Amino acid sequence: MNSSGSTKERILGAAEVLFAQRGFDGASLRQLTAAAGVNLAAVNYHFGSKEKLVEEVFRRRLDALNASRLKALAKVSGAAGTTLEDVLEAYIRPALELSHDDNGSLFMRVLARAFAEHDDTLRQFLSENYGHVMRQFTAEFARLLPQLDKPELYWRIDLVTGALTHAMSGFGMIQRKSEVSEQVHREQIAQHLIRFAVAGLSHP
Amino acid sequence: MNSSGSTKERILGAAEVLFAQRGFDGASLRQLTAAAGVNLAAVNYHFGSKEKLVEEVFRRRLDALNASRLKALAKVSGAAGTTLEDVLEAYIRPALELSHDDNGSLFMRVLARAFAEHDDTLRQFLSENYGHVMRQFTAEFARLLPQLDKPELYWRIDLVTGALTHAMSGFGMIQRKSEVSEQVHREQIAQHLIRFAVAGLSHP
DNA sequence: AGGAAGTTCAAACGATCGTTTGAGCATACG
DNA sequence: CGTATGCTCAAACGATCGTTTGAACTTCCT
Repeated sequence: MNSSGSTKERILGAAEVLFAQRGFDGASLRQLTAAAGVNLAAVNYHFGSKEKLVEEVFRRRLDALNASRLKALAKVSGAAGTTLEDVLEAYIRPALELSHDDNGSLFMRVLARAFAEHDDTLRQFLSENYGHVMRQFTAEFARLLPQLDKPELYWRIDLVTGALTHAMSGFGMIQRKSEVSEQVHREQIAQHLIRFAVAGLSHP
Repeated sequence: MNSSGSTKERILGAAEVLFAQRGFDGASLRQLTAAAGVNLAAVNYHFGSKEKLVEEVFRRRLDALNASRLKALAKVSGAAGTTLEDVLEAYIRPALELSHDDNGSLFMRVLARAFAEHDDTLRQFLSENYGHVMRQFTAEFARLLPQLDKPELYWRIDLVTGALTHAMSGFGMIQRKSEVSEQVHREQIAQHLIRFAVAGLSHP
């Protein structure tokens, strides 16, 4: 299980896998360091504590994910011809691409777990560091759905993001039929999610 | 925190609260028995183990919830004039009523947690004991949405149930405006969820 | 009243947890 | 060459976990 990468990277990789499988409490530092092929004390040496390691696991993936989402959103935001589909693509596609990397699909499970756990510390960390992304998407949704008042819009966004988070956390388990390529498969999933989200956001 | 009810009931009540707040691993039997006002050994005496206690927490609420759902479904199932709204009401309303009982809203959080945790033991327990409910609802959805092939239908049901579970797990936190009654408030939420679910299931 | 069955209690069990320690190893710089 | 500096290691720390034990206490039946 060891093999490649620096000690920090091997710890982060193993942490992602074990956090997804057994949760933050359920995965012990002894299982984690054994899987990573590093010494037990390495976690506290490199990260300071288990909690800091959890935050670093989030930071590593979410920095890339949110940068990708915001970049895609910037391309369509505010323009005249922009559709709901465009904005939802900017939200969904980066997560889908992440899900098809090495352990990226496992990270979506970790994210869904953090969503379901109403742990205040973790929620505050996520809100402080990445809340601005959701705020930008919400602003764009508001522009494209002017017929909805704010409470109604927030309701729908909450329901849609809940459904998408849940769906993406299961991507590791979906097995595509062997006759369709990886790319086609991903495209089909994206279309499912986008059409569903459009319906949920824009129904009369 | 003790006061009323038998020892078993006090343990189940405290377990529901603490499992929702800190998760199954995070809530210790010592916190739990202290909150219930019973002796530490009482859990193992009455339930056999912590894991059996977890199952009993689910069983107590899900037995009632699913019975209520199936009863409501039976009233509209198979009939000629039945609409998607009718079936979704049968699914959503019992959970909503549960959410407005004493600790019922906390149980929906526990359920959402179990959903997000991909723990095999717990998933198998839920599937074996309550899978038939989901199967009956799926059959009725299939009857009302004949234009959808099976994979498409399963996709949409999965997305809708994910959104509903997520939404219902947050009911404890929604504060209704003081000028609307409890009943009106519940009705508004039900309408939100049903309209959203109809859109997600039946979009072209 | 007296014994049987059911329940509660304080105390302890071994296991495992996150964290800390201090010695040992490596690499690089003067 | 010597000595810093950064990192790894085995070992131990105290705390907390789920579970077990055996005695004490209740409740109820004959």
